[in-house]
Order: sequence, then structure tokens, then C-alpha cells
Amino acid sequence: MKQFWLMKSEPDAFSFDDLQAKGKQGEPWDGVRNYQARNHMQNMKKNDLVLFYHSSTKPAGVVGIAKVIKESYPDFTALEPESKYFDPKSDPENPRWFMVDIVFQKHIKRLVTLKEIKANPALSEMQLVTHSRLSINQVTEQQWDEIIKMSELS
DNA sequence: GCCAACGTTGGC
DNA sequence: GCCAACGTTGGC
Repeated sequence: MKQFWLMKSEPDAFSFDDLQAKGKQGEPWDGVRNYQARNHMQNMKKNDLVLFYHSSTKPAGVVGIAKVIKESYPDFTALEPESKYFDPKSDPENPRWFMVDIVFQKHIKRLVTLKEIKANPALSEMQLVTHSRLSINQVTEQQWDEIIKMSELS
């Protein structure tokens, strides 16, 4: 069964254009230090599709589509003391944090803003709305279709 | 830059 | 196991 996700990024740090520039090699999604978000990553399967979301920007919203190309594996930055994501409590024998690799898939026709998502009753159950601080969200197929539909309306 | 919401930590 | 203190996220 195909699964759908939404991943947030601050475009100043890493944007959808940056992901596209990475080409086929994609990008390891390091630095996630929240258990719920980690659990979502551990459930991701190769070829699952991802809504790429820009946060802390004007306006915030979904900017494009990415795809999972590597399933979860330990986030090595948690074990590197010189990394800004270093977690002294993460044990190399039993890693606490994981990451996945994602790759650019395609652009959508236009930005779908958070404001529009919040205004759409069909999307009131989205984790993006109900768990606004969670950086990696699960998306249902119906929600996915609705967002894509919105992106195709001018 | 502010601040509300909320996840995490640590003392007890 | 409770909960106050603290840190972070993210919209505005």
C-alpha cells in the first residue's frame, strides 16, 4: 500500500530548489530530533510520495513533490560530536535517531498555502493542522488528492 | 521579533 | 509519576 507524507523544511536552510539541485542522488533528511517525526520516518517505504512544505516563510505552504529513495537508517549526525545535531544520549549500538533519503520528484503548478489548507474543510484532519509543530506528517490518500487538486486550480 | 503551543528534561 | 522549567517550532 502506497503511503503519503509531508515534510517541512525552512527554505533558508534547505529549499525545494536545493532538493532539485541534488538530482538523482537526493538528500539525507538528517537532524530530526522528535520522536513522532522519527517514527513516521521509520514507517516510510521506498517510493512513498512526499509533499514538500516550506515553513517559516511568506506564505508557508506545499511547494512540490518528493519521493523516498532510501528507507530509514541511523542518523549518523547524532553520533558526531562536531555536528550541530549531536545527541550525547544516542548510543552507537542502539541509535535513537533515524533518517531517510528523499529525491526531487516534480513541481506542482502552484504553491498551496497553509491558509488555504486550513480553510478547506476536507483537510481539517491533516496533521499539518492538528499537530502544527510536527515536522514530518502522515497524509491520507484523500488528503493527498485534495492538495494536488488545489494545486491545479488557479 | 514575538509569542502560543507543545515536547522534553529533571527534581522530587 | 507529576509537573515546573525550559527549549523549540513555526505562524504571524
